[in-house]
Amino acid sequence: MPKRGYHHGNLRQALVEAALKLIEAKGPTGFTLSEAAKQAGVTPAAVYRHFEGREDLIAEAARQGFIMFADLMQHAYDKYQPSALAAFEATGRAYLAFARKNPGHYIAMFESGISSNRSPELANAAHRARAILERAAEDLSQHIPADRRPPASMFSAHILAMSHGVVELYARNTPGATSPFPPEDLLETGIGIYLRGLGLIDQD
Amino acid sequence: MPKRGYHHGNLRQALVEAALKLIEAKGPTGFTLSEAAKQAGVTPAAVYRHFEGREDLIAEAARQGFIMFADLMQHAYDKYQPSALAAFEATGRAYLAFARKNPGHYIAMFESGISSNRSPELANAAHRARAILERAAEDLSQHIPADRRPPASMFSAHILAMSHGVVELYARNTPGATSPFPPEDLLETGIGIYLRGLGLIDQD
DNA sequence: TGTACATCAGTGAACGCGCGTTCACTGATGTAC
DNA sequence: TGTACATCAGTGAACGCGCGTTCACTGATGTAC
Repeated sequence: MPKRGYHHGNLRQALVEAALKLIEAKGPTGFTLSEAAKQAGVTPAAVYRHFEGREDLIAEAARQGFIMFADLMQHAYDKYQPSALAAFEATGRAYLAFARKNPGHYIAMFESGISSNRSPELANAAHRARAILERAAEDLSQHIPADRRPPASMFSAHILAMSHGVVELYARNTPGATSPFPPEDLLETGIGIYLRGLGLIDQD
Repeated sequence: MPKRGYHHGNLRQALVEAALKLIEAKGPTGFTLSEAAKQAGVTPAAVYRHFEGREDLIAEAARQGFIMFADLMQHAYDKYQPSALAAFEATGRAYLAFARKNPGHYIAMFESGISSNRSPELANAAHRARAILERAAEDLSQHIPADRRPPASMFSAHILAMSHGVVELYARNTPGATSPFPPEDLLETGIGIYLRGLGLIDQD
């Protein structure tokens, strides 16, 4: 950790990491640019050498999050090929795993209120992540009996909604809101029942 | 609207309503006590005649939300009795309808970060709302073939997660995030597929 | 190897702002007689 | 019906605070010769 000297060396990334910790600890609105600077051992003004301002810093945290997220899901998807079902389920698990392992990123991405159209880089990263889930849904969709096959995008929207709901309601350490079941189990069983409803799984 | 004179008449409720509008417009963190006071035509200090402070005002908004929410779901539940299935589906629709009609309340309830254990009144209201959903799930659960019957609380958690996910991801007018389908349809079909997976619906 | 100099990442002081909260006060309301 | 008075909802000034942002600056780094 070579933080000595007048020049920081890698202030930009240090600020992103400080921001992530603060966002995780205090929520997207509790985060302040000044405190992130302080935690990086630097004057608030120094931030402006690397970012346009507060929002820009959050957007960069979100961008990095989308990239990690997409990589993770891509990896899960690839690993379970050529089984469309196994690959699909793996991306679902990857979703939750990401949210739990990187709450700061997750919040910056989905709860900070910054638009993913804010910059082309952010939009690209977000789009890539979404595309992987949709691809997995599309693959799996081919296995659904044609008479009950919903559009793949609807299908993936359902899964996304349930995943996000589980994260928000049951995988946050919100005091007072105790989870009745481990979030992983909840999501796994929920997706399982849903897939059975589509005729993709026969029995229990 | 008798807002004339030195005494306001019903400042307490006027403040709650101003807060709801601000929360809806600016998010839970963008809301400020001072601005709510201003919109109610009153000095910030006047707020302290009716609330302990900023948080207390948000908590009251959430409390009123939970009561409305519970009433709405109760009504939906009762209306479709004695069909457990119809009653259950109606409560799901009521969930989304509430979120769309009362975004300020919804945000205060689920996104403001205030604990529902903050006060007994708030906890009661929140509990009542939750209980209705669980009751509907329990009823319906009796109709599930025993060999594939999950605990009713898991069942209701799944539905809650999907509902919340749909609200957060597709029923907010977040710029840039266009919904592929109307949220109502998305939730209706999602719950339908899920229920089919449980053996509660036979065909399409 | 040593010196001069351009670059530029960070400083630190300052700004104006709106926030939540407190306080002594004032004046409208409503009740007792 | 009229007057005296208690109540208490609202005022307005003040507070200390941390915020995001700007600016002229400084001093470390690294390159040219």
